[in-house]
Amino acid sequence: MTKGLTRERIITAALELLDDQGMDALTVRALASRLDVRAPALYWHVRNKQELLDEMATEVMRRVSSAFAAVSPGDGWRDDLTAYARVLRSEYLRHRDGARIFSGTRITDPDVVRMKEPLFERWTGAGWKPVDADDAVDVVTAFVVGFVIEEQERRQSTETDPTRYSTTERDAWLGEGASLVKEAGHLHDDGDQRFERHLGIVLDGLAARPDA
Amino acid sequence: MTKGLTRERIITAALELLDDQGMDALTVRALASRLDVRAPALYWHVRNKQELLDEMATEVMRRVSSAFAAVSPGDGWRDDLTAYARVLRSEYLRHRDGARIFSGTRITDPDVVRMKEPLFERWTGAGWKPVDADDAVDVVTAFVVGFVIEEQERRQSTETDPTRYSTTERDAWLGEGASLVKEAGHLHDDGDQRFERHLGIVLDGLAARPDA
DNA sequence: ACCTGAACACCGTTCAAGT
DNA sequence: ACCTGAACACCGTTCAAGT
Repeated sequence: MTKGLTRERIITAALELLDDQGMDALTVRALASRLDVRAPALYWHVRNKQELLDEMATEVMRRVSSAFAAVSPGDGWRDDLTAYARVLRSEYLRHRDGARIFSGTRITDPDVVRMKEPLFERWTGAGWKPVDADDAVDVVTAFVVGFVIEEQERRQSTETDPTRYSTTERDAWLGEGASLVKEAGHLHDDGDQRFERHLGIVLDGLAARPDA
Repeated sequence: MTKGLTRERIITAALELLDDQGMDALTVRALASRLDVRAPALYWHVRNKQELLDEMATEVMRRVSSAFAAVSPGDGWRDDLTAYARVLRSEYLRHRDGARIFSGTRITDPDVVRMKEPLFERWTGAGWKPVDADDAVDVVTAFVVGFVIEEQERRQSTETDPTRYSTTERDAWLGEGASLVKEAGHLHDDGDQRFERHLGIVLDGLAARPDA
């Protein structure tokens, strides 16, 4: 029973392969070989490679969904959105190029979309209009997606070309002048601190709305 | 003279091909054929396909840079960032999957990065710290990237599968319950209005900082 | 200096054939 | 029902050879 292929086993293996080797190495043949079958076998379980990618994205969002459900509810919309943003970022970070690959893809599982319902209930209960609740989730999502895309590209570049983000190399590359851009570059931090600070800015924007 | 290939002609043609046919059809051979040469000819001007993609992204950002430079300076940081966000979105929207493809790529042209200098000058002149100026640009950039990725995916899905975002189909797909998610879906607007509203939220967050 | 023809290793996908 | 072997059209890239 545990020997046969299943959609789930394929998707899990595909995510592992992506993380190990990167997007370019995620070929149908390599995936099949990792699962000890020949390439055409996968086409019994999955229509084509695009469907596989859609399913991978859905799986990632399912994990966001359940990781978020496991967080104990906070004290209001700000806690809720902070938890959501952190979970979304950390699931994206789990996979190489996760944000770029898995954002803005069609979700094939209704449960993932229904995850918003309890949030909407609490926020409208606290006086938010439904449009505002919807906007809030989408603004935070957009921010996290953009933030992590940039974050992952930076990490990757640092690995493949360590000189790229060294401040002295960068200053030379920028040439004469642009002193404020250089100064900003020197101050530029990375990682969790920066994420929390930027997320705070976005949430402050939501807090500024009339019904917040 | 105008007959020979150049890097610029190649990159321009590549952007056109992307818009006409999409990312999957952007092959070295198809690009060569559009330029009336054979595929290996391109390798005299460009190291490989990745370099071509990097140059395409840089070209898009150059256009952002010069379109932004053409906007008459506003009355303060809020005007500046609004103009920047609009320009960035509209250049992404010009190209199929523009936001997903061209965000978070390594910029190969220092001039594009130096574009921030005049902005930083004005904002620090008005009392902002350099870190805050840097954060402001990056938060707005992240938001625009995430917003447009979602926006472009939605448009594309609407074209290929018009039932996908019809509210009645969506409600059926969501199943029982989830009434607030459905209601939010019905209210969900698209396009410029939505962008301006969400951008406003982000800018309000920046306005909430001590030195704003 | 710039381009072509031919070739290489590798893709995603199909399909008749096996069990 | 589920998987394989063989095949097809097509990929990015290299390189000797042409001008």
